[in-house]
Amino acid sequence: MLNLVDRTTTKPGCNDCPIRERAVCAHCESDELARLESTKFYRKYSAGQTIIWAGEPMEFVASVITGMASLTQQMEDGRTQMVGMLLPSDFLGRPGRQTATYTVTATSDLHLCCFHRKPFETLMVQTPHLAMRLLEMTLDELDAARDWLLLLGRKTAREKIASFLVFLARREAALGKRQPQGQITIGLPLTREALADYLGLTLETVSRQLNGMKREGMLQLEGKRRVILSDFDMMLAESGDDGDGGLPI
Amino acid sequence: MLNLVDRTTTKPGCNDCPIRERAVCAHCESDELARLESTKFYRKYSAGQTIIWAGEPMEFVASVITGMASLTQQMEDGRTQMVGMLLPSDFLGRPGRQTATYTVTATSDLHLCCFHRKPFETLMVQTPHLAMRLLEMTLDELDAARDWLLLLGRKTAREKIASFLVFLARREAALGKRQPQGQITIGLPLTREALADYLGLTLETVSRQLNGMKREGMLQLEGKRRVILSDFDMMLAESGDDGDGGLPI
DNA sequence: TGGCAAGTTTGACCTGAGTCAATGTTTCTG
DNA sequence: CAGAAACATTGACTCAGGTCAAACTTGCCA
Repeated sequence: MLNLVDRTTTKPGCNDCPIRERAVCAHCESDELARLESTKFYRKYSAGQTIIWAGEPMEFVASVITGMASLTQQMEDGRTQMVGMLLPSDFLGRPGRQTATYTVTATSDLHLCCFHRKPFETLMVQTPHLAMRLLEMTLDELDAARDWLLLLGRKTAREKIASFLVFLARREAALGKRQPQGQITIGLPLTREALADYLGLTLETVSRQLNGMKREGMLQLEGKRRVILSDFDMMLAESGDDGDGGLPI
Repeated sequence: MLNLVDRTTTKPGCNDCPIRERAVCAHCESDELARLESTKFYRKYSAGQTIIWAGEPMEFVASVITGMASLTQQMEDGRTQMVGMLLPSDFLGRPGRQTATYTVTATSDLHLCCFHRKPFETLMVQTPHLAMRLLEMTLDELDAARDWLLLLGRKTAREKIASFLVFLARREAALGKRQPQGQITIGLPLTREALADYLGLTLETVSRQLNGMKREGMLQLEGKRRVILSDFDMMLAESGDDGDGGLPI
C-alpha cells in the first residue's frame, strides 16, 4: 500500500537485498531510510503462509520486494473480504499502531524488507519529508480503496473481473515491464478463492467468468497463474471504467 | 473524513462561527489553525446542492460544522456509489491536489468552515504536528473504508442496513449525544436513494428492509428522517459485526 | 512414478436482491 | 389551500450470482 519513495526516482541497486535482481526495494532507495540501515532485516514467506493475524502485535514495518500479500477481514461465520493487496514496492504496517488490524497473508512466495517499528517511527517524527511522503501515499491508498468501493458496490461479476485484470496489467506496466503491442501477459499471484475474496464473489463465479471470457476470445489462460489479454482496450471497455484512471498502457 | 483536532480536546466556543450552538467546529479549535484566521470563511449549502463536481478545481479545504455531505463516484451509465460520508467535524479536501476526485453533495442542509487551500498547505509544511495529525486521520479514514469494503463485498441487505444504523448511533454517541438506556434515536440525514448509494443497494431494497425491521419491532420510523432503535445490541447482532469496533454505546 | 491433496472447472438448482410499475405520502410553492 | 413535485412504499416478476455437488487437473513429495 504505502510506497516509501517516488517510483520516478528509482535507483539501480540494493546490494544486500537477498534478491539482487528484484524489481524495486523501496526502503533501500530512500536517503532518509539509509539511516535505519543497521536495523534492517529480511523475511521470506511461502505462498499461503500467514504473516500476521488480526489483533496480534506488529513489531515491524516492511516493504514488499517480490511476491504478493493480502490484507483480509473475516466475519464470524467465515465470510472473508480482502481489503488490501500488497504488490512489489508496497508498504506494510501502520506507524503508531502496535497491533495489526487485518490478517496479512502471502498469496504467493514473498520477500519482505523490514525495519523495527520503533526506530522507524522515531525517524518519521524527525524527518517531516518522510511523514509528508507517507501522508501522500496513504491518500493514494484511500483513493484506491474508494475505487474498490465502486467495484464492490455497483459492478457486475464480469466487470469486476475485467477491472481487476486491467488493474494488474497497469500495475505491471507501471513497474516497467514493457509488453508487445496488443497482447498483454499478466501474472496472477492468486488462487481463484483469493481472487473471489478480493472481488466479493464466490470462487465458482470467478472461474465461470474467466472461462467465459476465454471462450469469447478475450483472453487465454496459461496454466493457473497466467492470463494473456487479447485486447487491453476491449478489456478496459468491459470493466465499466471510463479509462482515465491510468494510461492506455 | 479528516478531523483536524482530537475529539478529546474539544473546547467550548468558536465565536464567529455562524452557528454558535454548533456541535464542533474543528478548525477553530486547533491552535495551529488560528494562524489562518484571516483566510477563514464560511459557506452554507442546502440539501441536495452539489458543492463540487468530480474533476472541478478545488480551491479550499473545509470542516463540516453541521449537516451532512457525501462523496460519490459515478459510472457512465449512471450507477452511483457513495465513497465517503462527511459528518460534523469531518474534513473535506485533499492537500496537494488541485482538482476534486469525487463529486461532493450536501445530503442535508450544511455549514462548512473553509480555508483557502494554498495557505493551508503552506501551514502544513511548516507545522509537522499538523501533517502528522492529518496522516493519523487519513489512516483512520482508510480503516473505515476497509470496513466498508467488507460491508459491500460480503454483507446481506439486512446486515448492511443494520451496520449503517449501528455506525450512525455510535457516531452520535461519540459526538456526545447521550441517549436514554435501551432506545436510541438516530437522525437520518439521507434520502432512501442516498442510503442505497451508500450501501450498494437499490432504494426499493432499502425501503423494504427498513419496513421489514419495523414490522419485526426492531425499530420505529418517525417521519422519513428519524429512526428509533428498540434495542442497540439486537441491531448490532443483526449487523454481522463482532462488536469490538466501538463501545456498546 | 504414482497417489493424494489442493486447486479448478462444470452442472443443476435456488434465492436474494434487482427491475418495472403502480400507488401512497409528504412537503413545497404559488 | 390546492396542485405538483419529490420522496417513499408495495407488489409482481426476473435473473445474476450463490449453493451444493461432482468430476477433472496439476503438481508435489514419498
